Amino acid sequence: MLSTGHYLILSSLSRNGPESRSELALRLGMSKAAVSGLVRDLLKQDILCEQAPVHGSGRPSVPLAVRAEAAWLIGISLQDDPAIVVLTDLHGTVHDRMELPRHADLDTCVAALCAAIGQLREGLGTARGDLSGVGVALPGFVANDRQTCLACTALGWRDVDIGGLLSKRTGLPTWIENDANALILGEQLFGTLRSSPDFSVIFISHGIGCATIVNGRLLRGSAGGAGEMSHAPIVTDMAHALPCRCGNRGCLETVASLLAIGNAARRAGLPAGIGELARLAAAGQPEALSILHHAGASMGLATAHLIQLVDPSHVVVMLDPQLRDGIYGHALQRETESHILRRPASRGMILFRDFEPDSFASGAASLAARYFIFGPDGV
Amino acid sequence: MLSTGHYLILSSLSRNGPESRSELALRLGMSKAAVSGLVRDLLKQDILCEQAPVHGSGRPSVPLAVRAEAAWLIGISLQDDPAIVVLTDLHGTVHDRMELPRHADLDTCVAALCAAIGQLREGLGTARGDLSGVGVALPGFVANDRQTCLACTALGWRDVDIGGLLSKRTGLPTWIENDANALILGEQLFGTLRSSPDFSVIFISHGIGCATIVNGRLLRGSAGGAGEMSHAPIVTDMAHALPCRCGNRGCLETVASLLAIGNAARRAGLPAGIGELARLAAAGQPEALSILHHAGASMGLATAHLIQLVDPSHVVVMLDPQLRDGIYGHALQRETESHILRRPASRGMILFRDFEPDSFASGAASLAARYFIFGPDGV
DNA sequence: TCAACATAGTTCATAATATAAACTATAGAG
DNA sequence: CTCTATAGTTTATATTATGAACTATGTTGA
Repeated sequence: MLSTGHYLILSSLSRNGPESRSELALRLGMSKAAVSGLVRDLLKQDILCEQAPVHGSGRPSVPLAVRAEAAWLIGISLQDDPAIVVLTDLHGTVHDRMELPRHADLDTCVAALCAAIGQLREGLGTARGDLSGVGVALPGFVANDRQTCLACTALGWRDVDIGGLLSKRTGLPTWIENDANALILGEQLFGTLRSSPDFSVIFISHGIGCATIVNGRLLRGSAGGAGEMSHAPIVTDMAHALPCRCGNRGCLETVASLLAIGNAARRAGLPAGIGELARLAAAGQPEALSILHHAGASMGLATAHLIQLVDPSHVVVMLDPQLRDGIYGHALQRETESHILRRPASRGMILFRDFEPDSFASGAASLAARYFIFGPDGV
Repeated sequence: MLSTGHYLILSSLSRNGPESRSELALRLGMSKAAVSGLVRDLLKQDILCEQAPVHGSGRPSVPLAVRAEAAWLIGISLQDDPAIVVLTDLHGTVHDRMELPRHADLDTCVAALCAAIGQLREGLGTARGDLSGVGVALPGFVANDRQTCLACTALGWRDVDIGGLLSKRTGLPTWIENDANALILGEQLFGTLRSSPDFSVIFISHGIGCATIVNGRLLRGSAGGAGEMSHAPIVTDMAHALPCRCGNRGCLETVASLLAIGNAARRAGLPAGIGELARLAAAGQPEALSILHHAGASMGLATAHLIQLVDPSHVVVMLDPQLRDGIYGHALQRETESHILRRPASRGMILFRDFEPDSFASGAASLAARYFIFGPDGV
């Protein structure tokens, strides 16, 4: 059984990378004796490993690292169809994966997922130990217990206890999370921004998702509704504001999402495919340029609001490369930068990143990894 | 000397109001024995007091409360001229106050403040104990150490170590904070929203200030720039966007601040005073109505962005009653509610509150009170 | 080559802090 | 007036961190 002290060591090594016992003691404000004892336990349990000594003056220090193979996690993304199930290690590396149809019927869905988990579990074999937990990312609202999906329009779910069902059938602890939240929590645990306590992630696909880490913790809001950028009021000129499925008009997602861009293209008599539209814009087609510019600039305006209110160190924007490299990405960046207070580090604040196909699934796996690294009371 | 356990008790009682030892043990997840011992220490040191027993079935429980007179704090507001210095107790009640001219010259300013503190200290007498600390609220950026003012345009300060100067001359621990931050931290410690972990405060005077509590902690952002709502890009129609002192155009404060309203009135040939303008609007004067409606609606739009991104449980809006009760307040509320996703609790989410003259000063005093209640490692 | 030095990490006696379980205190209910 | 329910205390004990002395293992420079 691990204590709070053990989890402190694991958290620090995960966040700040390999460090020696002495460095850990300094960073955590603990005595060398305490760190030494805790590390001994973790080494004995094969959770940590020692790396090659670092030579300086005096006795060389031995960096300690969390062993990637100390735990195996399942991550499930229901963000899109097909659903994706991945097997990752504690560093977030995907070792195996499966795709399966995303069933809206709950029982069918759970059965299919459990079958996939069973298959990945067999592939893992017994020599490397058993699975430690399951995480699920889905596009919708999740209750505070991280077990129940309160609402998911894409799947037609309301108050669905998918966490309870999965954990009962697999015997594994299971966590459910909103897709954008899973994405940023994965980024925080596995990604390059993991030492930053304040950053945001935005993804632009059919819809728009956004999540933010503040003071090192996920910003959920009082009712779990934080980060609802896609319904930010961007088009204020009511003559041009389109109605949104939320009931309001002029929401960001009515102009900047892929769905909205496709709709605008169709209205203009252009092909609705993003690829073709991007090519037309690159070739100078005025209508295509106008649609994509308006979409990107709107996205940039919303991003500027985010930056002004929350002041993240970075905003990771996940976006189709065709849009990123064209006028959409250009307008997004330009509009953002022209509407925020000049800060020393404002250049390079926006980090474009490709849509890796397993981003959501490995983010979901990170939910289970967190439990292993931060402990039951952990973040 | 108080330990972490003692501060846990104090924090809980401060946040959740008086509770018995048993209730504390339950809430904090500690044993009754531990709470009993910690409470004994705090009673012996006259930091806590026992209230009248509450009878149920079984032995009556004895609610414990933080003694207001356990510490005396100084709060200084440099938010406006004149500067305000208050003497408060641990509950935030103002027991004495002074006003003095706000000197821009640092040495003069520090000397005047120290003289005022000395006078309030004498008035306190020796029987009630000495002062515990000083807090300062000012309109500007403050370094992370809460000692140095990095920039304050109103006073013309840059990299001014006012915290160090004050603490050296008074011998008291001193904390500096941005005015909006001091306001919300005071609200969190002393106010009615103190049990809410997610809320925002906006104040509208010459400028516009905004601060947010998230996960129970102040949202500072990566560079201390969080809550800069006043430079949110609200007027996107560049034909009508006014230039802002920040260098951009169309910032919120170019339309919604009292200064901006006065300017707009002057351009329209109307009196620039808020009171007269509000009266004209109430009487139906079209230009006055238009100016105030536009200002309030812009404020509401920015508030909607805040709510969509951060999802606070409440937004406290501090505003001149003349504006609050007129079309400005109406437009603000209407525009906010029409641009946020319908949430069960969205009605009553905006709480208007009067501009108490000592709000900023007692918020500043709360900075020092926090140290007493949360301890050196506290929030 | 070897003593001097510097830093990393361990050992062990001790201090601080929490816990569990039994105990006392103080009421209302029947 | 006893029974019962709940609040709070006592005490022996377990857990966890600490400080200081100690060992380990290298570099440095004469």
